Amino acid sequence: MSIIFSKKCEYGIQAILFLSAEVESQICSADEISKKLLIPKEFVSKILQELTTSGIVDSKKGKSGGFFLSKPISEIRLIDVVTAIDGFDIFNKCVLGFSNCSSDSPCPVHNTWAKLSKETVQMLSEATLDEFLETTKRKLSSIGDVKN
Amino acid sequence: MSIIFSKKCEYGIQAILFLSAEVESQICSADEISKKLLIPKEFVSKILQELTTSGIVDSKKGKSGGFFLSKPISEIRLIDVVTAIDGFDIFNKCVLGFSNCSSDSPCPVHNTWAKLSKETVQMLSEATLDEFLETTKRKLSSIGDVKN
DNA sequence: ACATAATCAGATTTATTTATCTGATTAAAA
DNA sequence: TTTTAATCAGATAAATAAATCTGATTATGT
Repeated sequence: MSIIFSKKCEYGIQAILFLSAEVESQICSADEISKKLLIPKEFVSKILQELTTSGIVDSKKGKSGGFFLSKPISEIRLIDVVTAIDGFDIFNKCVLGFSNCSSDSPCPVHNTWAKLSKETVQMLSEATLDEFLETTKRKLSSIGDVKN
Repeated sequence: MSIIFSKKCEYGIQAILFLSAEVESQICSADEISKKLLIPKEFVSKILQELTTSGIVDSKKGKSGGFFLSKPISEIRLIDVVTAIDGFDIFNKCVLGFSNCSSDSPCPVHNTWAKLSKETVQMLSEATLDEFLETTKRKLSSIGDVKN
């Protein structure tokens, strides 16, 4: 059970972060990403193909091919990945599942959630991948550690 | 696709809110709740049975039986329902899906999300059902409206 | 006493999400 | 030129979540 994002989206974000950290090496294969992030290879491959379609990553076919970011990391934000995979609607839906929840007909937590939802979008929109770079690298290097 | 809560949990919360608004009538059948909230009858019935097990609601079998809150509405909080159905772990998991995400090994949004997650728990913990009563009643009366 | 209407337990079905497979195409390297 | 290693498209399988069904039990009201 996932909070906020689908597994697909979580994997997508992780893969994009990985690519941002490997940006000098220009290109990474799905196999490489899969091994590093412990994500099923075919799945991450599918996800990156989708992100190729939505213009966030580019790909190169054939031997020594793979995926790479289509823009400088200073121009990519996490929200781009989220929007591409899970869509933006998740941030507008009523958190208690009521239909037609709005400020005119609010559920008990409507206003509070509206604020938190907005802040979540902000969290994903404010920073670009380059601002995360150091944290990303440290995090990636600790994947698979028993304890950290 | 649900943000934060499973559909089961959303339905559970809605049902509890319904019971809080119908607290004078003492008892409501699954059929009644289902019709009002537009939730499949057998599903809401199952959920309320689970909430009976976890002590949030009580039930009465047989003709003119049904469900009712086991405590005064001034003693029930939304977080109780969430914990009973989806568990508390959802609030501790990494929002980007990294394992072992912690302040020692944070993902790029770890700290921001920790704050937002905490505030979400607060939103569900602060108020008791009686503090929501008016909003709840208004909301319930507008369910099924084409526009509101 | 009997019909009715409810919970309840457990199995089953359906839908959705997650994951895998197959084969075609592509391009680099041997 | 052939082998190799990659994307890519589309189908399939497996796992999980959501919804439904079946029958037993329980208690109310006629």
